[in-house]
Amino acid sequence: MARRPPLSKGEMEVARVLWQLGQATVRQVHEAFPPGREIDFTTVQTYLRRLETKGYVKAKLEGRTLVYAPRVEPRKVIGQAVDELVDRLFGGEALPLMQHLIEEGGISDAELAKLRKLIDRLEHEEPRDAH
Amino acid sequence: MARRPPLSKGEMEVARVLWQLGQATVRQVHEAFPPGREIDFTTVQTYLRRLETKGYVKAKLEGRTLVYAPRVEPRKVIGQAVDELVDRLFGGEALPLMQHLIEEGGISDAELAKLRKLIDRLEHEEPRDAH
DNA sequence: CCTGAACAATGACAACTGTACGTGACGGAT
DNA sequence: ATCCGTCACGTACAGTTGTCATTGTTCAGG
Repeated sequence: MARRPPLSKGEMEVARVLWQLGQATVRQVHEAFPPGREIDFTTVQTYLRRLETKGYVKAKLEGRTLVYAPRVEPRKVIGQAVDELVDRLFGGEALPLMQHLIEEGGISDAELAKLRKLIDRLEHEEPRDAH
Repeated sequence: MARRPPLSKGEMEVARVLWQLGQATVRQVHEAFPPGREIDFTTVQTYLRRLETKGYVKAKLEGRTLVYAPRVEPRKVIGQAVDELVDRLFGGEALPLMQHLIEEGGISDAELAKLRKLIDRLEHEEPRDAH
């Protein structure tokens, strides 16, 4: 895979919206932004353009409008970002981050239950370190 | 508390080392960097200076050397960074991040067990949303 | 006392990031 | 056919970040 420059915060934000939409024009991405988050139309435009030059999305001219579509799996990018955060803030250990999330972050009881299920499932599915 | 400008990646890296050391000179911080991570002495110096002007650390002149010490709780800063990541990558939901960590990140069986204990403990201690 | 090695502090700078302005093209109303 | 509003595009720009070169200062040996 081509070595892509990392995403900045703003770029990540826009990429996330595009992932949700699957494919969209600048306007659609702009409108799909969460209500609280005010951002200029042209700013979104710039981010999308940069995402394209960085190779994260592809743009197709449809009529007279560019339609953007993702080009990389969200999992990949997100995973990368998470890994980096884990490295920088927790010395590469995932568990402390978990602990932080559980203890400090607002995790509801329902979510805790889900979490427990996740763990159960994983323990059954993958008893050994595959890969 | 004073509103502090956010920490950049590099600043965070240096801050982490300083937290571990508790208190240190530039040289000590520089030497305490993980082996793989090559970084210039003066770069560390610059980061520490910026951390000071940003209010995250305090510097005390000891002899003719500045000794830096943390000024804010790691938990605070880390929490902030984590929150931001959760916002930007997971729409503010902590659970998906957990899921990602469990499924993709390298979590060992032992860690899974610890995690389960954490959950148990939390469920018992705090049956209701006590904020 | 003079000199230079060792080390600290500051200044500088290119690249990147976040944000927006000005310019031009299209389509409907006159 | 012309004018006007809407929309998209490229360009621009100031602030931040990552990195280092240069300058200043102290101490040991001659």
